[in-house]
Amino acid sequence: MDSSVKRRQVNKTEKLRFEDVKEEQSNVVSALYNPRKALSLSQQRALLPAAKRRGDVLKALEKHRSLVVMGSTGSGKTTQIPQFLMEAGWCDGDRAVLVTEPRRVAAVAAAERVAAEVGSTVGEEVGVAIRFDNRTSTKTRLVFSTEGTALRSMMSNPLLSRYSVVMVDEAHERSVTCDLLLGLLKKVQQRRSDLRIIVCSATINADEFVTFLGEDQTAIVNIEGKSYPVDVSYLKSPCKDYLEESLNIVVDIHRNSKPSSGSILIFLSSSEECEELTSRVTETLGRHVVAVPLYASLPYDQQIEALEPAPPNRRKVVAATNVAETSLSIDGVAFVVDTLHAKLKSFSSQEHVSSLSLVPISKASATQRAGRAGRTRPGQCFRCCTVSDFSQLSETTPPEIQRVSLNGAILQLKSFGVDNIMNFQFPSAPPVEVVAQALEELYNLGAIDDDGILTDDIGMRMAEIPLEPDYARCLVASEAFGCTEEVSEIFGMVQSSTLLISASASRERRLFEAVREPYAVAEGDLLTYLNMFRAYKSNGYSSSWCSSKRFNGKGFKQARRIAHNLKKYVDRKKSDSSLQKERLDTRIRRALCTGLFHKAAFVSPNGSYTSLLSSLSFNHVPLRMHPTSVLFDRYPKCVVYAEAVETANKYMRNITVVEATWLVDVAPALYENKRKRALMELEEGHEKLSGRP
DNA sequence: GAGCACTGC
Repeated sequence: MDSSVKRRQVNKTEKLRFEDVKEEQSNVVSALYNPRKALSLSQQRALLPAAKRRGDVLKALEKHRSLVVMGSTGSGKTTQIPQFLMEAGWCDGDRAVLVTEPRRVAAVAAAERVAAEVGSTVGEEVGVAIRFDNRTSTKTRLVFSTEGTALRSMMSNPLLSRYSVVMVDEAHERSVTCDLLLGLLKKVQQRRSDLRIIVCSATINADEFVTFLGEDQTAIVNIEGKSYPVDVSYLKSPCKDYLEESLNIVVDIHRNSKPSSGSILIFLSSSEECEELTSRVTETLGRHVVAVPLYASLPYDQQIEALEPAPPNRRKVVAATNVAETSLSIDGVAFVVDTLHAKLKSFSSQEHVSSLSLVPISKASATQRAGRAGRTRPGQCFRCCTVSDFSQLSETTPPEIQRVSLNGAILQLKSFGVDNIMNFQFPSAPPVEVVAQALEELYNLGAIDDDGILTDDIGMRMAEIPLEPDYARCLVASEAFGCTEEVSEIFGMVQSSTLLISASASRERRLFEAVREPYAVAEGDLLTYLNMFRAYKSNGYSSSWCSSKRFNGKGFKQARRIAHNLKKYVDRKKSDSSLQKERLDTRIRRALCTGLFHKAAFVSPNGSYTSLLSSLSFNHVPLRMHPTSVLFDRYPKCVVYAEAVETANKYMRNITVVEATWLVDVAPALYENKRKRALMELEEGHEKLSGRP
């Protein structure tokens, strides 16, 4: 055995068991590529671990208002529990059962599977309701939906009156939407004692849901899968470079076991690391292995390649990001190498700056990652840290609601009539200062009044629009300025922006700029997007035109669909004739100013930018134009930006040139008084700047 | 002159 293997201490005290998911599709891709034929559907159903718990689930719901189901994906709970409920009469009369999933593919896959099992097709007894794909009818009794669509459907049906049971699947992932949904469901249950709530969660998080739903009225059912053991080993001494260490481990595994013993999956934190490790593994082990990267922004055909089984007599090595932890599963993995790191989003509410930082993962995540080795056979997991370092990791990842901007979440709660946010029972309370900041910004946007109540003309409408509050405010403002069409198209493009340029071109900076250059305008990135969309439109929305310009047809198609959807929320006839004297591009930029004024910045003599809201604080950090902006190197005096990100510096992205006076027009309370002096100082600064070469 | 985990309405 290689010396570096001996260096590692194999710790057999920690044996994990994970379910066999052969019987169930946990994602669409494997469903498409591994159609199963051998067993009949009813035979397969009977073999699922969930079948053994049928009686327990139904009994629990007779006696309790809520149920927490423990067990990870693959036990059959997603597809079987809804059918148990239907068979037991929970869908009799006009009643129905709602099941929510965090991701679209999961909702569609579950609906298709269940429809097949009941001998029907999606849209009849079993339906799916996700954005841009609603296949439900009056006959539908089981509705599979994303969390986002379920929440939105509560806007028109706040008591969910049709549903006897709501099942929140994969609740341990704890998205903001999931937390809002759970909080609202608990409120609905206070009004509707007949409503049953089922929360499905990984074992480690089950307790917190029981506490949240009320211990005295919540039952617990554990659905264990058929499982294979996973041996977990740790390093004897800490490693300095986890990339280097993971390469060594891969080499050890490869040299000490046959290729047929299974594929190796390495968890890394970024696409860049995945690419690097892939090429280093190939360099080191040559033709004996097929090493491939796997991350979400990888082109579709390369993702499929990563998920396919290994060719005969060669070992497959997949270097993946978090996408392989929950969204995609790879068949035939027997070894997991975990670097125990990930990029996590954090947000500074004061500065509107979000950043992605490299952090150690939680024990819960590490358990989930290890489980990827034991899906179809006994597996091994190698963690790139010592046992004692591992014990220092936090138990679970903080829920998203404690890490992100809450403007959107609070706007939605207000639209559900939750006027006192501080009294709302969140599964996990968000930071008070982030809530306060969100309330202040919603007030400044005109979405809530002095009493914190949603305004009819602005706030109510913003809540209906499927965009972040800032963007939704721009869209509402576009009516008066007579540019609803243009602003809808701009935000369709912004939402799809990462998909717009073909993958090969977007990796090369010069090519990226060349592709966009013919459409670039001096008014900034958002108007450049509009210009691109118009060209697409005047060429008949043609995908071959997209490819001829090295644009990504899929991205433009999505932009078109979102733009089309957004237009339904605005009324182009509402334009204010007194505002129509100005040029169209000016009116568009004024509409954008109306929603984005919190994110305005003024140029400083040294060429950096100062955010107007932080300009009075002593420790403000200057902002820079992101090098991908069409305005890079052009130093316009005053801009608004759609987003700020922090990496090596703080950068503004998706920038629009505006006039400072427009800011005072749209947000007098904010800019006229207390910021006026700062504005003037900045103005003077600019006078000096304009003398520069 | 950058370097971006992942979802979703």
